[in-house]
Amino acid sequence: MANNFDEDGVGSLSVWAKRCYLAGRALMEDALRPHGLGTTQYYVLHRLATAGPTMQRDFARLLQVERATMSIVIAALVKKGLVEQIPDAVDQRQKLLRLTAAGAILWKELPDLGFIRDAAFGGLSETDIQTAARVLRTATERLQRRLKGDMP
Amino acid sequence: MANNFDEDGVGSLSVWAKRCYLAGRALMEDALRPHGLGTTQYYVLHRLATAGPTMQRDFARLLQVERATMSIVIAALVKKGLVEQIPDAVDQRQKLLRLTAAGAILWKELPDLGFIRDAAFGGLSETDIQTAARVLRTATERLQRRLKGDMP
DNA sequence: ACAACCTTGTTAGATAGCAAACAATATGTC
DNA sequence: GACATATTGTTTGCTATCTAACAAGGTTGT
Repeated sequence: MANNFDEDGVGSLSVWAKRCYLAGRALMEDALRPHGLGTTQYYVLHRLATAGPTMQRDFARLLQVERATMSIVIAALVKKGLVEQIPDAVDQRQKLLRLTAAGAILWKELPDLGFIRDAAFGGLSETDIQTAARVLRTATERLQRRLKGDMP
Repeated sequence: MANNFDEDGVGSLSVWAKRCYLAGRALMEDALRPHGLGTTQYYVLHRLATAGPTMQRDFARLLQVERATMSIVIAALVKKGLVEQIPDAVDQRQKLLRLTAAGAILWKELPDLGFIRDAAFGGLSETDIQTAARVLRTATERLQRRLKGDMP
């Protein structure tokens, strides 16, 4: 993805997908670093602050990451005292996540990250953006189909 | 990037850029895992096998990663005995990287990864792909400009 | 010559991602 | 009821990435 021995045609699209993702994430991290948060931690707080308490199980689907990854992100938030993990009354396996008071206070202090999207895509042709999104979505779905044992 | 509370327009493009990158990387990792390599390690071997010995310094530029990241990737390859790090005769700071015999043998055994690109983008409209690449490149360059202290 | 600066590489500590294996808990089926 | 299976979360160990701080080696300016 990130080599430069294939910089044209189809090759460069994968390269730019990677670089675009990493550059956007780096800007997010710069904005969040003063608050001691990472990007995925931010998404978790966002969800809890705007949609209320949520099962940990559901975050894997929502954020499209593995259970193991969620475990680690949540553990970091719990260690910082921003999120509580409450075992469900009827199914002890599941854990409900909820903002703590400290988490709610921190959430209010966080900057608006919309400027990143504006910086990246503001002013570009809407149809070009939609074409790009469609191409990447198609490619992603094909790759994911192949990942999920769709192969001989 | 990976939330699902902003799934349309400009928002979804960043989401799909991330997912496309990660899905492609996951397929690469599946193909390389039997050989005990990671994706960036593969790119380093590719360069050394096809372009010959290369200064470690230059890899940061070629692969667009930080010196610190290269240090870690190279250290892994050296530990596996696939790459040698040779201090330059005239400038002791710089290190030349070279495939070992074992590295050259392993390289020949590695599978061709072109199928991933074909799986992702094969058959899609060439102009759509170029539009997508142009949009992502523009966005990336804007983000990188802002990252490099181009801000008020 | 010497001090100030620049370049290169490494280390430490952090986030984020995965797979594989494990533990605990539900939910089947017989 | 008991054993097999599925779900949920954690742990371990790996890759990849970053920043920040450091060490060591060149370069430059006076």
